[in-house]
Amino acid sequence: MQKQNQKLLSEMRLHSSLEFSEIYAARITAGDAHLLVFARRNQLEATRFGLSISRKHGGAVVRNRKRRLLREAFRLNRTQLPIGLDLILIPRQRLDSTLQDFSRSLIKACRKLDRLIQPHDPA
RNA sequence: GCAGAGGAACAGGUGUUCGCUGGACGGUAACGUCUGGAGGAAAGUCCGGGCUCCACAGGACACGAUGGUGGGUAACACCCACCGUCCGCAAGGACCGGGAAAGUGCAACAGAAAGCAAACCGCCGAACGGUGGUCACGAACGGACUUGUCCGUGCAUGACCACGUCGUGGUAAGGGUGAAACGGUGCGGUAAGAGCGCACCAGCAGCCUGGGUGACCGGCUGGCUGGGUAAACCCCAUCGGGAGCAAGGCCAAGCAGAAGGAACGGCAACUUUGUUGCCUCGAACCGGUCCGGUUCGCUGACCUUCGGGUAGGCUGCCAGAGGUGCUGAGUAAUCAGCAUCCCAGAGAAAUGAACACCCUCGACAGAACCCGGCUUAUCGUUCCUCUGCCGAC
RNA sequence: GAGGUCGUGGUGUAACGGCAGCACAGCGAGCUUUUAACUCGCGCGGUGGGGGUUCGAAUCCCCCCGGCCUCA
Repeated sequence: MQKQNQKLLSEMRLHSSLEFSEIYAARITAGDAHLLVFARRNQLEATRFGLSISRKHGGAVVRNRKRRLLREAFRLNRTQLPIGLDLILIPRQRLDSTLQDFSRSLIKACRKLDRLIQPHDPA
């Protein structure tokens, strides 16, 4: 059962640019020194995420490294996150962020976002 | 041993756990098992090709690229070998390395002069003048007397000498300059000089039916010749049709159309009211222009503009100018034959994370249609070949 | 993927292959009770980096670096 929960399925990722645009349009954010998170409530039983890492972070190797760390942070901490959110994760421009940094920031930001969105949700 | 030159390879490793992704197999399915999963530069996009579409990919001009020769290659601006010039004691290295007697242009400042060769300053008394001097001779005048001699004066002629202060002439050796000054150095020669002569060097032309496939090299002879810049325009030779995987193909789904656009005729044949061919006109295409070509032409289509719909799936999409090994050809780049292997293929986009141990403590850096190069970035480690110097035998 | 354009003092911008200017800003002096304005003077020191062609390069050629823009 524990094994099951650490899988990272394709359904947990955002795939269309339309979804990205809608989440950006909602303009609900939270973040700290390591991470910035955009969020929107979805009508699903799962929490999904997308990544956006601009070229200002560096070359392809640097950007790949950040992307993989963020994927790992989401995968390992998925069970601790609120359910039913669409997230866009944007790392800050710094070189010293570790997996622990991203994990802590992700959990903190998501709980804050969950509280922010809750009152507007009729369900 | 020290210093150096050229080249090649590698790019942390191992284990456990949790994950991602292509394929195969099993399973109705969820999923499970096995197996594959970034680089030498994957990068920059600087060249060259393949592939796909534009009907074919034609000619001329324009434009662009290349630029020693020969070879390699699918092709190249790449590679190999050689030639030439320069650098290095050498191993070796560097070179956009065609043409400047086809033409046009450019060279600030300085300098006598910057491209035609002369002018200018200088140098030259050998030549013709000129000036001056000496001597000889002639005639003239004056004087003396021994009465036909001597002395003096100036004139004419001739010879010789001097003068570059003058003219004609000779000369380009020298002239502070400059990046560059009409071959260079030396000896002879001369009035002064000069390829004027000679030796060597450099360049050019001719010859040796010299050597080499060729770039080029060698020898002999001749005369002394014509600057640099073409990464200035240009000329010559060779090459180049355009666009790019968001190319392109198939399927599914879906919507709504509107406005504008040009010119049709003639002739001939026929199986006779229509087809075909030719001419002319027009449109579109062959994405620079012209020629030339292809297709179409009175109601369907085409083109332009505006508007509307879709943003899904499959394919292209990885077996290839492929890797490895051996043999053979070739100086080599490379090619041929045989054997063997299958080695990323995504689509918001896969290689990661944690822990442990070891070592030399890990650089630059991430495939997006594919391949050959070039260029740039790069912590280091190892190996091979060669050169010079020193030492020992 | 295919192209274009630019890089010059702190800032903005000029410069046929031949001395790198101009304006603003800065500093100093003058004027003024002081400031601003004005006048005079001054300097900082600069062609994105490397290499080449040329006697000589901001300019021409090649390779990099960076910025901006266009098309699909």
